[in-house]
Amino acid sequence: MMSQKDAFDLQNFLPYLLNQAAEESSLAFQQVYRDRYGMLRTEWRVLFHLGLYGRLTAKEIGTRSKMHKTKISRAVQRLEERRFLTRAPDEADRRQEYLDLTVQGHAAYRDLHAVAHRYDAALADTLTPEEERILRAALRKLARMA
Amino acid sequence: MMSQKDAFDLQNFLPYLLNQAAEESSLAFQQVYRDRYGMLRTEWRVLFHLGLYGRLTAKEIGTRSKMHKTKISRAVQRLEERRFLTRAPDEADRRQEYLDLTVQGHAAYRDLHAVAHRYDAALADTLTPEEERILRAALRKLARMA
DNA sequence: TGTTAACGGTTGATTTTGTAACTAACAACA
DNA sequence: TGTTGTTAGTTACAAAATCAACCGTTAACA
Repeated sequence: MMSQKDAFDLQNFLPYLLNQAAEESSLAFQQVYRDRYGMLRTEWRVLFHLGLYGRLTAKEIGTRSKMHKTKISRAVQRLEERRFLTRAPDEADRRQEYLDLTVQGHAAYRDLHAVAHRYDAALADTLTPEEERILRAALRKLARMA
Repeated sequence: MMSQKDAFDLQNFLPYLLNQAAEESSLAFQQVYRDRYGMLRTEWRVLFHLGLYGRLTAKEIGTRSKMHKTKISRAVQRLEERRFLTRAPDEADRRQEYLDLTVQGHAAYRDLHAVAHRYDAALADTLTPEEERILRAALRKLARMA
């Protein structure tokens, strides 16, 4: 017989807990970029990187976001089609191209950035300041595990 | 101009942080159930629920795990094909059927349960006891937000 | 009872992701 | 220069997730 205190169930499994929290907390925000701009998560992320750091190549977005290059390639394609960004060939190295947000892209970025900021604050509000601080630190640690 | 202290980037966005931590922490364990038993995450979850709680209907697994019913239906199908579980019709209500692990299913469950337990401990070991306690509490809060 | 609504579960079509192979451009160096 | 290896990015195909419609059964209730 397994003793009660040794009981280990799914609800205590960190990867599962993390996943549940991640899914639940993404939902409301996902709604926003989907409904307002018809974006997928990958697209919102690419937009966010460009809005935050300015002109980048797909490669640079990849190293910063750890997204796979095919995801980025497809997100860029869709963002270009919908006129959220433009591509500028790099004359010095014609393998890569620079990505820039259009005016419309910037507007979407600013809007979503503000929503994200408020949403993050609302999430944090359900936690005590100590919980919030430690949660963020612990998540960073776990994310950097590889 | 945005002030530095107001800087809000993706790395500070809780849903993003949660997602990164969840993905990273799932990876190594995913390897195990994929390589040893050819299972998908949905299948491992169904297996885990049955191993932990015993006989359940698909519906019950759904309410406990919050997985969509089509995911469960397909996971059950594959687990049945591979002889990890059997279905027993409910004579009282013929819409539903009871799911039971086979001997082989139990063996896989026990094996994976042990691995998960050890893996969870290893993850927790990268955190201080206080961090661990607060992390788990905070994750549970966030997961219950809806 | 008969009719309608709800439920558990499955199926098929569509979308999205993952994997590998590919193209074009550049770098290294004999 | 020519050959070989790398790199940035795309494409094709397979695997998986999502969504809506569906089937057979049970519940509700006139």
